[in-house]
Amino acid sequence: MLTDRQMMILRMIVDNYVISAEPVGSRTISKQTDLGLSAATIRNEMADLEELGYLEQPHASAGRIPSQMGYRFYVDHLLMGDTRLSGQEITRIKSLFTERIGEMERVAQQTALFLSNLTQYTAVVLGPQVYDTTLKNLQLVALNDHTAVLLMVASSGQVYNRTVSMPEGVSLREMESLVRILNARLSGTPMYRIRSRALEEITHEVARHMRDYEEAVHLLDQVVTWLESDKEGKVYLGGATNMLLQPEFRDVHKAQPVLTWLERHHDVMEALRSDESTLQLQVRIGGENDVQSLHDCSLVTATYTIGGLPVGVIGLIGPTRMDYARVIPLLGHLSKGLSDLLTKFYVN
Amino acid sequence: MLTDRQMMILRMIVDNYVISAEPVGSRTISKQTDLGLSAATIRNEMADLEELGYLEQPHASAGRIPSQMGYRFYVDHLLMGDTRLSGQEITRIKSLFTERIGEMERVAQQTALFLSNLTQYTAVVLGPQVYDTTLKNLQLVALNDHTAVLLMVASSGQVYNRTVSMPEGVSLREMESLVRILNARLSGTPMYRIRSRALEEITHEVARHMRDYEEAVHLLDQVVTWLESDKEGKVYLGGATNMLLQPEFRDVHKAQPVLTWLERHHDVMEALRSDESTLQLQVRIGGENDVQSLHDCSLVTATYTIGGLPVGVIGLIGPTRMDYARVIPLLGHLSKGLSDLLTKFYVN
DNA sequence: TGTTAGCACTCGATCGCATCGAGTGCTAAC
DNA sequence: GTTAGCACTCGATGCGATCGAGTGCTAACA
Repeated sequence: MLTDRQMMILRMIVDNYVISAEPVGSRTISKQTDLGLSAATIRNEMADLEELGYLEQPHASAGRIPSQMGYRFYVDHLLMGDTRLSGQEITRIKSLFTERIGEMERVAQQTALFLSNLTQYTAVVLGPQVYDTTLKNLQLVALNDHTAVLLMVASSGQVYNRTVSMPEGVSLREMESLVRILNARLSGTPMYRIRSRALEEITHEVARHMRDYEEAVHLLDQVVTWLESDKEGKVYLGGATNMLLQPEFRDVHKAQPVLTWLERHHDVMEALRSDESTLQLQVRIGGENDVQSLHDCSLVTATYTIGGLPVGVIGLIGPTRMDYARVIPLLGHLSKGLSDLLTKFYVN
Repeated sequence: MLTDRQMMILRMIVDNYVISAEPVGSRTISKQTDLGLSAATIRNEMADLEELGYLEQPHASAGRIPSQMGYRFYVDHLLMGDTRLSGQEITRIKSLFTERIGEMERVAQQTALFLSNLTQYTAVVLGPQVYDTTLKNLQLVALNDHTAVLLMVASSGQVYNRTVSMPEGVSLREMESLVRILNARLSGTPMYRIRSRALEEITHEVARHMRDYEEAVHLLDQVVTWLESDKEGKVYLGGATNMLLQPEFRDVHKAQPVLTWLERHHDVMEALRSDESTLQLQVRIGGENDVQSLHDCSLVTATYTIGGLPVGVIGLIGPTRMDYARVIPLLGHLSKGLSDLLTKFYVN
């Protein structure tokens, strides 16, 4: 176990390194501390901390930097109740969510921008994806003789749309009655059960309204498949290029993998979804990330909820040398605000 | 005016530099040409071309690179009918647009990815924005007692949605009749005329169906404002990080402004919209770009159309040392394919 | 036993300097 | 008009000297 003094030194080293991005020397700590310890004493402690695995030395004559384990200890034990957000910042966060909700799309995007602007890191927001959502309504709007738009509204308020071209031999009227039947029979059905219910209960009824049985079944199948298909939430990025501001990514070859990974929204989603748990806040430091490209990064995520159910994730990606003391409470407040807003709207 | 030989040399220099990204020397050209000219002769011609402004010398003892003017001449006069796409590539482009259209969103995104993968540059796609589009249909789907989703389908097939919270004192039924009236009176109206027509013709009728006149007018105003509000097309990027692959952007400080600019979708849109003209293809080389951040880049854009009307833009951004000979016909084919697909769907 | 001053040592960063070589411009000859 | 020859330029590369921040170790001190 670490002594109080060691903890204090570790903490100071992290705090310093987070700001300066340069190895921290014993003299620096000695001057900042008010315990009146000399650099030599600090040096001894630092050597011990290194031996214990909390610190590293880039090269023999340099200062120390925190190891992954050092950051982990810092986050887990040295940050208790240490909120470095100014009161001003907290009110600013709150005010972000007072306005109308409008389009969820916009809320997510703005949250990402807000986060990245405030932190100089890269923000990631996973749009809400409600698992126990039900089908609310289906609409067909004809554009012309052979094309129509199929609209689907989920109970969570999400809207999905798809342009369909009418199959040969199916009239608009037939299509409309198909949709009417689906609406009557399926609204209220959980999304994941749509397919089975549709095939069990409705095939025959649909077929009755259409001349071509084969075509009817085929069409129904297509529509239903789409309805149930994975409507994976979207990924919203903010400040991806902030990555380039960080000294550790000044070299293009360091930055490239991360930025490229960020471009593959599907992978990003997968990585973040896995953190979407009842655990409100997750911190993954360096190698703790499963994703290879993030081994030099830290990922801090918070889950937001609707009516207590986790539906999405907001997060920040930066170098392992991240300002955890600011980032963690920031994400906490923000996810709280977002959850409250969404709950107010969509629960009742 | 340039002699044939000068043109040929200029052309070879551009072709070489595009590939190697290194200044081209006289010996290189001399060996590649089959006219049997010595390096010295080439050198004389190169000196002339430089004096005329078509070439530049990074420093005294280096080879030549094309100037902005050189690229311009190359694009305008040396590229006639020079299609360097393989037959395979052309069929691949065509096959990209044979499938169902599904969601326009996806088509745009995939086009961007396809373009960036094929070229190693950054692709930009401006989602379709139809100016003379009309209102097709309006739908209100209630989610619960105080929240509903308002859907709008435009004649171009685009779908816009917005979550609205019911104002105090307005019942769902009132809201529904408002939407019914709007549908009856406004469908078929050009988007830009919605506001004036609504205010002129409908206010009274709406008020008749609602208890609170003030509230009715206010609500109508809100909805109508949203309907007419600028539904600006979205921007889809592909391969933004490809920028970092280019030697000229190996230095983070060179790449950062461009990537940051690309993140501001609104600015990107503005820049590309201005190229959306009857002119099918636009090439903006280096300083020809109005945007300061693109002064070291070239932007090649092609307009795509629906039924002959320009509605969107696809483009590629790369270093001025861009492979115009490939990029230009590529964008040509792609915009053609996209136009055909969209026209087939949405015109009738 | 913990703390500290002193000191030799390490090692990256920076600078100057020599070298190398691709490529040029110029001149004179063909 | 073309070309061979040649001196010259200038970035790139490599090497060694120097500098300095920071260390580890030792010995003295409280």
